[in-house]
Amino acid sequence: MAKLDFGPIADTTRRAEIVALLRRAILAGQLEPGQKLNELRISEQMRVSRAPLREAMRELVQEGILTSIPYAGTFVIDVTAKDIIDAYSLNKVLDEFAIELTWPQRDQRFFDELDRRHEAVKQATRAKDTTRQIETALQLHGLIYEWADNSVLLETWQRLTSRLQMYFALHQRARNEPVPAEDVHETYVALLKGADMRAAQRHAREHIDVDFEELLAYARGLEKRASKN
Amino acid sequence: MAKLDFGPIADTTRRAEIVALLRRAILAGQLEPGQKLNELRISEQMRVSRAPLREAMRELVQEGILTSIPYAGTFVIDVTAKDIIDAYSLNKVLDEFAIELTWPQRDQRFFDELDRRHEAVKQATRAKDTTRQIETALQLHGLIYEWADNSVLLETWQRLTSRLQMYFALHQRARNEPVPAEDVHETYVALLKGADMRAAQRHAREHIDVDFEELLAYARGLEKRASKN
DNA sequence: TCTTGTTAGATTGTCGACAATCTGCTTGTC
DNA sequence: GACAAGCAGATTGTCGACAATCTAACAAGA
Repeated sequence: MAKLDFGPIADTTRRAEIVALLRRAILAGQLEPGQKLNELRISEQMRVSRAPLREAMRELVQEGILTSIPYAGTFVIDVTAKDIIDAYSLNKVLDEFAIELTWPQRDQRFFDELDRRHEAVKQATRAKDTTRQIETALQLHGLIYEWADNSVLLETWQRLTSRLQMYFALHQRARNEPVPAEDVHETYVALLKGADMRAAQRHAREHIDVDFEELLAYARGLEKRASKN
Repeated sequence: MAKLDFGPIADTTRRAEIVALLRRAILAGQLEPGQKLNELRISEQMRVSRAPLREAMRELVQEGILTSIPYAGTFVIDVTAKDIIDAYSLNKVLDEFAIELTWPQRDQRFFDELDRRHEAVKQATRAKDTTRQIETALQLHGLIYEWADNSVLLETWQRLTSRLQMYFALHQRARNEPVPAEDVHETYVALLKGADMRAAQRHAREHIDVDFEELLAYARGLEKRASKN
């Protein structure tokens, strides 16, 4: 018999689909930060009752991309410059840790998967699909977390990633211009394949800082605009 | 006019109270790991309908202390030795980071609060209130996270703490003996008041390791027992 | 004009009932 | 006896309606 490892079967509850739908919309930046989610309107649009919708929203609140005020409503989180700084500085620390854990576990499968994800980023870049580009870049980045074999770390990173993805999407959408054309991950991938762990950790720190500055400038812009009200 | 800063008003939804009630029960170890939560039974006990109960459960699932399988049920998470190892190794990294961020921000208010929480631990120890002892010890430990002024880090730690609290509670309940009588936090508090940041970070690492070994032994016991089935 | 009370409309929170799904048992067949 | 089919019973998922609360507009009074 051929050895197949079947993945888990698809979630067939409405709730799970609503979660996925809402998350995608938020992370793609289709909903403005601070925007209120009207339960009745959304449930009618999705042709679902409010019960599973509300449960889905509860999940996303705990996931950190929605926020809820009793009897007032549920809102997309606001993005402040401080949030971005906080997320990034934590991300640096986690990156170093993830690389440390992953390092001794690298094998051929790791390198293959690294190339595969790198290729996906390049393809999205060529296709000028910005949303997909952000998504694939984060997936490339996430490999070290999946390989680190620490479930709590992975979970933490996934929560962090949700926000980073949202920040990037908003940023991209705001400046409304094609993405950085060429491949900024070449060095990162090469270092992960190499022999110098410290160098890889250092690069992860610095590479992050590049995008970070842009993103931060965007967030400051947002805050300035908000403070005018 | 006297300057008062009013805190946020109490959550008055049933959902919020249910969340608090369930969380307390789980973290205190009153519900066994792996135990199923029957919605109908619990909702009748609490005199609420299933809707707010289910929403509350969704929150706790995302919080990481419950797990849900569609059409099968919602269960208290299982505790494996690996989970504890993972949580603790991440905790070490976060501790170092939190101390680093907090260090330049220490002031008199910080030291006062440190003493206050330390005192709370000692009081719970004297009263032999194990649940409260765990709770206060984690609150003492959490001060550096609250002071670090990084909302994402704080949130991450709170999630981690939920599990650690549960692990400790189970551990204490299992060995069923009075707690470590004397004050193991004296050095930690002293170092946080001192001038040597590295020393404080080092101690955080080592101090953790003490309790960790005990906890791990307990978890291994759990797994051995589970594998017999 | 400013404050305070009132009211109508909209929205969120909660409820009880029904539909979909799972589990374990029974039954029938070989 | 082994095994598959089918049938309750229990439990989770979803629905539509009602109750509680908030918001904003308006009126009354100082």
